[in-house]
Amino acid sequence: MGRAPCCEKLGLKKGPWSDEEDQILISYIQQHGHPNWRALPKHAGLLRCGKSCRLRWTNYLRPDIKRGNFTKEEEDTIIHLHEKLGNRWSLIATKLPGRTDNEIKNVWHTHLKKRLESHKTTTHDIKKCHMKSKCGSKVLYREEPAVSQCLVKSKHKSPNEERSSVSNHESSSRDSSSVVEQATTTNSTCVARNVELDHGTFLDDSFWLEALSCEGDNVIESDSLTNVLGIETLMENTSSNTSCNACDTNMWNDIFTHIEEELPELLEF
DNA sequence: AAAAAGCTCAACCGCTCCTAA
DNA sequence: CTTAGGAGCGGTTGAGCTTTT
Repeated sequence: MGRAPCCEKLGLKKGPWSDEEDQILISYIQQHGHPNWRALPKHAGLLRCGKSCRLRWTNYLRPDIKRGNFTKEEEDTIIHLHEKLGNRWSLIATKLPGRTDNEIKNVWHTHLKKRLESHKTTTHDIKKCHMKSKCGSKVLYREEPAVSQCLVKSKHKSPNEERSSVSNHESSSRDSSSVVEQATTTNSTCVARNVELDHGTFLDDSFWLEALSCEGDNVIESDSLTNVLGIETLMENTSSNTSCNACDTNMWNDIFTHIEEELPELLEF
């Protein structure tokens, strides 16, 4: 079904907004509100499309917008919510008064994502170090490219499938895709990190990802997912001021105890 | 001091959802 | 039920700014 373009391109201005345009938009909305964005620019005398006006207002001109750097608390909130909700920026924005989805998205891509990635590298190194030091010459750590079928399926869902699954069970599908995003590299391979537990259970990242991303009978509640992701946080807290030498057994006991307590169903897998 | 590289963020684009006719 | 159009969302872009070499 073909659609008319959202606005007539001809004669409409694009690019950065001038102060004058801002003032026109602000005063118009203060007087009339914005019942119809499409008609607004015409009524207000702006050579912009309605979409552009809406974006300018919601992302920049709204009086309740909080400007300036994000606080640590806000960043933590974003990270936490992103773990739970995935890239649903507008939903995340509702939990951060005064912040816009666009702003949050930018912060995520410019700061938080990189921070998490570097943190992940750090924890990865720590795990590696721990496995070697704890088990002596026995090599428990193995690194190889691996793509789980389940991940591929999740990643390559059609937009329709993804949308509908989001609306049907708010957090399962999109959550899993966010996990995939965090756990895979940019060329769609993922690094499998295998960990042998004291009682012989063998876990690796592809296991976690399969368990967490597959839909259907074994859908895991988002809270459980957060618990799993909380492991990373625990590791971050534990490792933040430490070097490899400090990878002590207690930390790992805490982590695996946490897993066993919170997610027994996974260990039975 | 100048050029190159990296970073930030406002804005655009294309898509889907929702709803009224 | 179908269609059209408005609203909103998330991904992406690129100009401008900052930092590094």
